[in-house]
Amino acid sequence: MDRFVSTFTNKVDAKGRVSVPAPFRTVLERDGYAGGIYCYPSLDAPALDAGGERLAKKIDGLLAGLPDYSDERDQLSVALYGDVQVLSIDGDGRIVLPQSLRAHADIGTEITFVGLGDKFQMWAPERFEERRTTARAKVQQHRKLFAAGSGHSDEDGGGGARE
Amino acid sequence: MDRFVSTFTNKVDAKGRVSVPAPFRTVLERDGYAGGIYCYPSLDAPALDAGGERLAKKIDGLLAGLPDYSDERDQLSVALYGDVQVLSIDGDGRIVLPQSLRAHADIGTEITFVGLGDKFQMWAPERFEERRTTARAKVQQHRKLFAAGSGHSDEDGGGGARE
DNA sequence: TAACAATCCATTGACGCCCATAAAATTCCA
DNA sequence: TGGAATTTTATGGGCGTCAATGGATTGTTA
Repeated sequence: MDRFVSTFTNKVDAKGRVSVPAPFRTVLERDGYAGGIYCYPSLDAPALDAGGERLAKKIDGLLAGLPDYSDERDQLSVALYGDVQVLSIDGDGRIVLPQSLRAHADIGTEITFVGLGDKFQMWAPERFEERRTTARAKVQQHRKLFAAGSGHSDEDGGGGARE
Repeated sequence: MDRFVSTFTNKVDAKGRVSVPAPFRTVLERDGYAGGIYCYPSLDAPALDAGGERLAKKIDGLLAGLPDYSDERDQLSVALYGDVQVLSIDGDGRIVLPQSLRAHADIGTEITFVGLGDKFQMWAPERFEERRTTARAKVQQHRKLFAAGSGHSDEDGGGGARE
């Protein structure tokens, strides 16, 4: 298992700490965990994107093609590196989300962790529910395209959540 | 973690001192910190560029490509080296920005440090907010281009929908 | 000796680290 | 197979350390 899957909802305590779901921590360790997870506001959703080294390398890759000292590169770097926060995971598997990130995702006392394969997202549970609803509708629309191959079609998205 | 990431905003005290964010100092040390950081006005922004040895080597690399005694090299040398200042970091992790540099970036009582990977920039917080906005817009524009390369596209933003 | 710069010291607030508890899941054994 | 024992997780709280910041002190130079 080397990908982030499933959704989990955990509580934010008085000090702003949240437990990263254990399965996600496992993935992070295999991913070459180097002192922290990379986290940044999602560009087009009230959510946070996060991941380990693999995600960091991906960001590097995006910039790799651009020439040094170009205005172009500097600008993209601001958004790609400047918006990133490195969150350290404490001994109990918890992180603390800075105020700025929490604001972007409208996060209060609970956080929903959503596995997306290479990375995962963090949502305010209410926001995620809205999104999940519309996402399902989209899946329905496109189902024919997927349908052909595997007889196994468990797409309900509720999978594995311990709730 | 061996690159500059995140943004931090610190205060400039009455004597012009600013704390370099601790994570940046860590990167500088790994980078082969030799008594000071290299700092110069950004070529195309009201900001300051700064970094350690790696940055210095990169500048060297740019010039290495050009023929000696060429006009082009001379001009570029002046542009790249001419305005460089070596700023020493005191025992408490602080630097003092010379007036000339501060003027270029319009820096007052607060400075925003922005990690750009190999180097970092220093901005007046207000100016930086503008830049950040446009930078995000630029990333939006380029997202489709990025998505092409790696099979698993980043930033789907589609909430729970897994591909 | 005045002005400036570099070093040192002190305070405060945030963060990392440790421990305790409770619930859930897993293992083990009859 | 059922249930008890053990291990993992999630969550809450206390405490020490470090970073950021402000101020004092020493040293240097004109």
